[in-house]
Amino acid sequence: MSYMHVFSTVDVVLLTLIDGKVHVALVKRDKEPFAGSYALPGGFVHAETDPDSRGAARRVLSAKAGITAPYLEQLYTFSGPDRDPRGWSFSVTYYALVSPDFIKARANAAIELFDVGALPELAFDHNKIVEHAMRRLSDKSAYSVLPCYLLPPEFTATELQSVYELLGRKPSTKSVFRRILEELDFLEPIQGKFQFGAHRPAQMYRLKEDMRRATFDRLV
Amino acid sequence: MSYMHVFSTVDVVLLTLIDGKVHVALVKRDKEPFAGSYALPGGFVHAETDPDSRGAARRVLSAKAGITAPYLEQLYTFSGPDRDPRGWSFSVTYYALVSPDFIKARANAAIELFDVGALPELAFDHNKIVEHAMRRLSDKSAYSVLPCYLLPPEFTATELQSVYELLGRKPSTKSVFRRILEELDFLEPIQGKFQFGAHRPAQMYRLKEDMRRATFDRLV
DNA sequence: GTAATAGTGTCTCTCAGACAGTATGTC
DNA sequence: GACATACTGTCTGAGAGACACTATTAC
Repeated sequence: MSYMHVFSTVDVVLLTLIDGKVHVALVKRDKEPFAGSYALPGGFVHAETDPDSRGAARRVLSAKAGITAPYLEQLYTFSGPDRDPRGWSFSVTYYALVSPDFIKARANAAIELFDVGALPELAFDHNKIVEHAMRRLSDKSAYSVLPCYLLPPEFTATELQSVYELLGRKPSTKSVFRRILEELDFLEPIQGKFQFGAHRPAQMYRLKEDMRRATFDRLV
Repeated sequence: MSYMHVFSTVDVVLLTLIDGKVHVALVKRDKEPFAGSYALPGGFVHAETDPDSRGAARRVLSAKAGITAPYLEQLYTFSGPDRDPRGWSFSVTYYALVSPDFIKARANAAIELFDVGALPELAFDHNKIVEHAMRRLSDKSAYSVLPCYLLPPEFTATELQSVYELLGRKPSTKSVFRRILEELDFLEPIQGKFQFGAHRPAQMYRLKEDMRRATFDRLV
């Protein structure tokens, strides 16, 4: 049966925001193929234990990055005879968004963070997968709350606005952006919590619990 | 190796428009599992010949429905131990959009068309897959030229408008819809070709060649 | 005090949608 | 002629964006 020659893996594009730039978590491979190269955290599906490919992605994230319960969404399935030298393969890919705090606190030594704007040559077709994830993230940011997940759980309106603009939405003025936030009503102010600095204190917000996967007709 | 227990298939949701309703192409299964039930056209990946899962989807469409070169896009990958009684499986799914003319002219006896609004219980998790495809089609119709593919290659502005409205976009007046068409400029009038009836003749249009996959910020 | 950013109020101009009117075929 | 639908022009109200103003901290 031809399908015996086909094998299936799961790979995860784990993204976060560091110094105003999107970073991706990579693992240095210690085995062939591509030993010594960086690759996305991934692995074979475990038929005995994984409930589905999403479960496999969660397992991989937990094992290689110590991260549980991030925003996690299926990205695309890559396939073909040439993407892995071991033979005809599938990679079901996911992308995950996490707060930088979270990744710094929990990540073990297995992963390293790279600026997506300056990636080295990765193993397999993983550069293509990261590009695909960035495109999806940008597209979806225009009409969803996704950018919130790249920030710490509590953030100011201005911080959120810069993430939206970083992800390709055209800049708007403060008051326009705040009016949108008000109307779409997916944030809640954290009573009495402010960010201080050499200026008027900034109200901190968090994503409302029931808005964790909200999308809108249009946001920015 | 655990991945030997996992097998991979490709399934295609082939959609078209008949009598103003979206229809899906199904195949009656003659083998177990689910012998006698209707299922999406699909099959195992052929590692020897398929260049990737898209190629496998094209092969399946050509073999089971006699259809080549439709609009074809990857939908989602379904997976798990229970969706197929033979074991832990992946299904990489695609959706295809074709003109009803095309399907009537080319389709062989292997497929039958069903109104997606009144489907029987399908084999495997195929009902869920069709629902997923319909959701994607509706979502993407709001900002793309997708509805054009459900119509014959040449159509009137009013016909196109009804497809957009069928797919969930709020109805707008004729002049608003035409203004949008004018601005987005993805149709070209077919010189001298009109649809006649008990009324003023209607200009027929076709999708511009370079707009075959166009998306916009917002359409309807 | 100054500097710096947070946050708010208002004005205007564009454009989406409503509506009404004209065009051109069949019968 | 009637009728049906194609197609076009104009008006108006809502809302996006520009801009100016006030607020509150650090130093």
